[in-house]
Amino acid sequence: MSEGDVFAALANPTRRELLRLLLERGEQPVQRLADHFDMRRPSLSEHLKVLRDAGLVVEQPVGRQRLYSLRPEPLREVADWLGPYERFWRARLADLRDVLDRLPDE
Amino acid sequence: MSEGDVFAALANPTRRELLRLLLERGEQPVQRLADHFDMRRPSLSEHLKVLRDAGLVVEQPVGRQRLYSLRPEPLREVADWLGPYERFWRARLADLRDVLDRLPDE
DNA sequence: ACAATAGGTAGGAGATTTCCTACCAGTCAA
DNA sequence: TTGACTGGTAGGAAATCTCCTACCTATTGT
Repeated sequence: MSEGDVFAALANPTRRELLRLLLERGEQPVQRLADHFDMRRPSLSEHLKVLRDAGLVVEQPVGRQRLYSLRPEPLREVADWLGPYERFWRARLADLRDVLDRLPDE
Repeated sequence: MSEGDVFAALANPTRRELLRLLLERGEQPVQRLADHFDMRRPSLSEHLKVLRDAGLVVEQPVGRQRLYSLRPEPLREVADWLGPYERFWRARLADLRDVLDRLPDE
């Protein structure tokens, strides 16, 4: 299902904004999404295609509209990738806290 | 500090692999990192520059070598961005579980 | 049937990415 | 000091990205 590259899909700010709109407002037709960008509709269509290929959105035709909605599952790949780094930076923060604790009072 | 775009830095598989190597093996000189890629060293240098600009690695000159090490803090931006979507997909999983619970036994 | 609307595809221009081969500067060892 | 080693920069080729205008299909309302 998730054919395209999720990381690459997230690299573009317009695409991240599209995901944010879908998260906040739920299912939206293309025109409604396009209203919030200073960009022609065909460009938006291409961004939506990238998101579709990455499995991050799904479309559902309703009359002459296509309702796009969020499909967050592929983001789990990103979260999983992030996990070990998160553990690493928490360990660093803990170390920092230890150092600060050992400082003489001021 | 984090001048460059973290999301864009993570879009490239070679750069993600570099971060993984630094996470697993700690501080490494460039040549040691380059040994693990089928790529010329100057290209690696450029990838390291992108990671440096994103604040994801720091270099420390030691003799004629430069030791690179991981600086995971900018990844927090990614983790923070991911948060609301993670909540969303957990809610979806919970919904799915509810539906399955209501199914007649088989 | 015809016009208007929604949204995709085609094709292209310009910017950016990603790789390469030189080449350069700094450090170390003989 | 000379030669080898580490790693960066310069410049360029090819691929990819991101935007555009023009155009097409499908659906809806009159």
